[in-house]
Amino acid sequence: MKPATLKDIAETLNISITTVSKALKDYPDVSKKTRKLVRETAVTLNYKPNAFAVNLRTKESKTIGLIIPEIVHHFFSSVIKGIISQAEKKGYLVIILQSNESYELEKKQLDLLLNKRVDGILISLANGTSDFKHLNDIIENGTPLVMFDKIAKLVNCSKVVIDDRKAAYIATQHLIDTGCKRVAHFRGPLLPQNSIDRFLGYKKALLDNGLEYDPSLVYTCACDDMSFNEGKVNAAKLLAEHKDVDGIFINTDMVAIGAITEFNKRGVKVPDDISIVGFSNWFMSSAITPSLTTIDQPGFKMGKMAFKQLYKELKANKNNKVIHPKIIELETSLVKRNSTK
Amino acid sequence: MKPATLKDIAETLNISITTVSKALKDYPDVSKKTRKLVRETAVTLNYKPNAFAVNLRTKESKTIGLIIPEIVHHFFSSVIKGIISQAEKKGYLVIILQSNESYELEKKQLDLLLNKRVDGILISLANGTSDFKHLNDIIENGTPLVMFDKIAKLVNCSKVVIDDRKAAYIATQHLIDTGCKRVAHFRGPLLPQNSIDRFLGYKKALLDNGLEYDPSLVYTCACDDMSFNEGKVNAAKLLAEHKDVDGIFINTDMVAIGAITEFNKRGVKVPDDISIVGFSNWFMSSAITPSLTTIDQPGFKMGKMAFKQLYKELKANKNNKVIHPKIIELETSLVKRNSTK
DNA sequence: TTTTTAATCGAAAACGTTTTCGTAAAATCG
DNA sequence: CGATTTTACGAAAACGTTTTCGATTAAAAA
Repeated sequence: MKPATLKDIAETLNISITTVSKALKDYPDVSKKTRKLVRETAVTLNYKPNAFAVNLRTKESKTIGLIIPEIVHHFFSSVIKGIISQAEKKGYLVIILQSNESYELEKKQLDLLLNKRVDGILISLANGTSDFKHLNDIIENGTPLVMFDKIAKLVNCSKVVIDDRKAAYIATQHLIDTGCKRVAHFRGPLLPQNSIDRFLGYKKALLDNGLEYDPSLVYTCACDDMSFNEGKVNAAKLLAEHKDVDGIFINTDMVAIGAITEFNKRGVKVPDDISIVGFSNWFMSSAITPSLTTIDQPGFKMGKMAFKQLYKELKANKNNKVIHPKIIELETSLVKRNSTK
Repeated sequence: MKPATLKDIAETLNISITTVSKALKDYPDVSKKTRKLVRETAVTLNYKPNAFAVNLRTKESKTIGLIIPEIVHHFFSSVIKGIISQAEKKGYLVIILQSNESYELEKKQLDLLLNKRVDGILISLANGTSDFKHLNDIIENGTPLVMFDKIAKLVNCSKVVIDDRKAAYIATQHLIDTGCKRVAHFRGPLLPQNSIDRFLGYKKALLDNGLEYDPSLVYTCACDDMSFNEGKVNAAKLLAEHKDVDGIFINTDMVAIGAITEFNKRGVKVPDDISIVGFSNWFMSSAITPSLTTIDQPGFKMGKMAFKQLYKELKANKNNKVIHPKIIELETSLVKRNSTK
């Protein structure tokens, strides 16, 4: 009960393997009659081309690799969905690996993908990644690479991002516009570019509006699976340390929702006592009370665009063309809800 | 700058390809001296075995396929994480495809995976799937298949599940034990086995406790990405249609949280006026006010177990042993919080 | 010394496909 | 009708690995 091969078809029809192969690919130099015959016996024998052989011959597997820091995360799973949906349209399959925010693991996973000889790689960096040799190696190796969301500016490859600094600026500006005089920030981890940029946007908005930048108003959180709790803890801390804060720009929605929960519990009115703006527009943001004003971060679209760019580079690579890295910046928008005035 | 092959190593050392291959695999019939030599030149030439050739030769790709109804879903992404983590330990990679709850898509994705000749397949069924020919075909084809969570009882393959009926029974019993006299149920879609089982568990608990089963107390929802809203809508409907209901067992946490939100908004006290038990123990359940009593559904573990079982079958398959389908039932537990008395 | 055994190595086939190049027969043309 | 083109097909090499089965040599035993 072995799967049928070209040879099997050839033997039943008493023609050569070559002709069978050509017939199935509609080569013009095989007669319509035999083409039809071959196609028919192909279905009766339930022939499916042996992907392994095709891969070996064509040197491509129509498979790409995807490395993300964490799968169980609304934003990233949206990105994954975007990538898969687009990949499918172009006949590509996606192997997913996760780095668990670890640099070491990220290196290892990258190596796994290279060993598997995927046609291209999509990656969003781990928070712990500060050395980029493993990424530059890939580019030198010639495997197309596209980074998204958590990128490294120093690596010379295509990137799909949002303008975190600008978005954070807009978020902070909104707080100021709605009357906040003393705005705090719950920032993300120190390394990843996007949490740095969001912090910088926050800071710039303050200064541009003639407000003082006070480092003690910046609280750092890991933004991992304890995000919700970090929001509660930081909210409590803030309440104890700075009675005068009337607005917070928070790195992610989940932390923001944790903070709102804590404020609700303590009788601190949002937005009357403290206004809050989150980041990412997680679907729970519209569910919580008060609903959360936030920056919409288009995960699904980011995934789609990342694959689209990779696809271009896959084709360029195949035709031995040089790849010109491209930075694709996606639009974000401020979604005004009830956690700001 | 082509990647190095066995031939390259052989030529630099002036030995045969055969010996190189054997040396790298530590065959005893190649001297320690040459083994060392080969290994050394392998690293200097940066040799990596060509996966395509290995696949063709060994007829396996160390890759499995995974089909799930929806990636952007906390439970499923937990399962994915469990699968990937376990697969990695055994040197397997995972290709992920999603069916979007569509039977047609599910068939298509299955076909894609077969064409890719993955070593095995893990699947959780789409809600729309009621015909199982495509699944039985795979089993006949000889590709190991393991189903999890949303399974088809009629397909003769291994399954990893929870006892939905029992869990629902326990949830409903808890409502009754805490004083509820008239218990409603927000159920899931009509087709999938687990939403049927949860409904049956609910019904049985009622009858076992001498309570009347009233079909008009059962509300159906799609449990898709509008779950939260469905919870709100059904809660409002219930309030209008049945003033006397004092407890609800709800198919999923997200719907339950929507319901709680609606009740909070309307001044209906949970649990004083209405008690609620959810299902899945989504992390937001402990965040919402009041926190949600729910059934803990071990997604990560389910993923791990599903892969472990598949792995056994992959090995059995390789050794031409017969596969004995196994049903693995994972424990669930009732997590008591503040939405019940 | 001859025979046996162990230690090393290699030739070659196989996995199933794709593609180049060549050839024979049939069709077209002058 | 001969020359040329077109049509239809196939032989064979190549992709890079794994593995079987001999072959060769050196060491050990007789």
